[in-house]
Amino acid sequence: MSMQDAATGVALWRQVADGIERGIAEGRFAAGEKLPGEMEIAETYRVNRHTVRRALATLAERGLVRAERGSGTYVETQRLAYPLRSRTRFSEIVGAGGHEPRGQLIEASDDVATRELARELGLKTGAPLVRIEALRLADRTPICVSTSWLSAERFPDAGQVFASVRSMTKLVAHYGIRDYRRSSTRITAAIADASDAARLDLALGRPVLVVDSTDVDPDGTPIVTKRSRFAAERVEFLVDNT
Amino acid sequence: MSMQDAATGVALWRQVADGIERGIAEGRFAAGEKLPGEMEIAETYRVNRHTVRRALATLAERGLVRAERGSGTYVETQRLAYPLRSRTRFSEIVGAGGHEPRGQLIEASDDVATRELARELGLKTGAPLVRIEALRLADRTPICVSTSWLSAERFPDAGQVFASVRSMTKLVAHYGIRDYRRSSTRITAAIADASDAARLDLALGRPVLVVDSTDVDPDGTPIVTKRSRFAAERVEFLVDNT
DNA sequence: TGAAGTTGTCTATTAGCATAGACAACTTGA
DNA sequence: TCAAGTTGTCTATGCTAATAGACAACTTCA
Repeated sequence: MSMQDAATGVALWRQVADGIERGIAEGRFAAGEKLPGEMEIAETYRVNRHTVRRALATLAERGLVRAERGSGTYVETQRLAYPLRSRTRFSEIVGAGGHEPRGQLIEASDDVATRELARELGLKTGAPLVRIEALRLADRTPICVSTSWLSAERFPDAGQVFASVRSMTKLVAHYGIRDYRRSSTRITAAIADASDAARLDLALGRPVLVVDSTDVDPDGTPIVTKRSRFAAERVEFLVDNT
Repeated sequence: MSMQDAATGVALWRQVADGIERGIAEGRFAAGEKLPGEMEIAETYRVNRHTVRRALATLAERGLVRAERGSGTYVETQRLAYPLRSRTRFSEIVGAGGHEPRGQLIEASDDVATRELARELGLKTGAPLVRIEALRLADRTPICVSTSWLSAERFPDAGQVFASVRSMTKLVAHYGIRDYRRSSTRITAAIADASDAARLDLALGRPVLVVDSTDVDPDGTPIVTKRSRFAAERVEFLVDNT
């Protein structure tokens, strides 16, 4: 039933958008993969770059692709399944999903324990802490920003260590802790503030999942307490109570 | 695979044209019948009359409808243009007309050559043959029934092969023949017999064009000889003498 | 650090889409 | 013959699609 030229009466941008969508659906462009550059797409469809941009804009609006300035346009991965268990390791979860986990230090600074932080960490109010602000990514996609607090006495120079190892697991291993587990997890949601939105490459007004968690060593001694903000549109938590 | 709104990026006249074409294809507007007036169509699609006119113009250009000033616009009963050349391929002719060629096996059986069949195929009288009865369609419209005879020695199991490939071109390709041409074509007409009328979905007493033809390979060796019965009201043969 | 390559944004122009109204030309049926 | 209804043609206007070029902003990699 599909008619004449199949071209006349159908806007070019629409033809391009449909073509790319078909490419994604048929797996020619895999999830998370980078699409050809706008110029290259324009050449293959023999069309102006602006027309390609319009096609990509409609796909982006529907969440099929995501453009990253200076880098490229990527096929949007489905939400990262993020199981919440007592043994929760960002790198393992992301790796299990077939993605490459990355971490980068945003900022490390000294801090002092508020009453709540002190209670979580089993310290006294006002105790010296190291505060680590980090961004975690799956491949090139930012997943979450987390603010972690550790005892400055037990983990001196934790900031510098994290900057080099880029992983909380490796950081605590550096201090001789080979295993730890999640002792508490609280989840809520909020709108990303300006700096988190920028780190996570989120549009203004987009929601984040806020996770407060504390990890303890096998003895039950608190190691680190965190507040993580996950880009809600990129992850879904799986709670399995076993 | 058809995407978003299904409206954005598709011109209104195109949507109207497609809608009317679907109406014709599904039989809501029968062949020869009068379409609603341009004003009425404009109202049902909530569109300007000029937009309807454009839609009708494209349909008229393709021969699906015909406008008569002062009277109305009518669904054209269009005959499939069927050029008769030395290179005659049903699938190519139908495809070139913007239709989807189809074929289906009615029956395959063993036969022996009459004197005439033997002469056409360059065999001896009584030589073993394969007889293939097939129906050929454009889109869903039956076009012709053809009875083909091939040498059983040269093309063993031709019937089973045809049943799977559904194309004479592909059948002979299966036996290593990559090209062939029409060596002789004779045309006459008759009234469809009961079984042909049923296959072709023709009313009783309707005429068929009877075409006797023989195809030969590049060496001039006969491959297949056929008697085809075309629904006369659906095709017109074009003889181009160049 | 710098060059190359990427996406984002701006201005400008041309062509096509869609609407609106009016009237001519023609057919049909009362 | 006339009125109603049909398609054909003209003018006009506003909006969208598509092209083109230039440059900014940013990322990546050597």
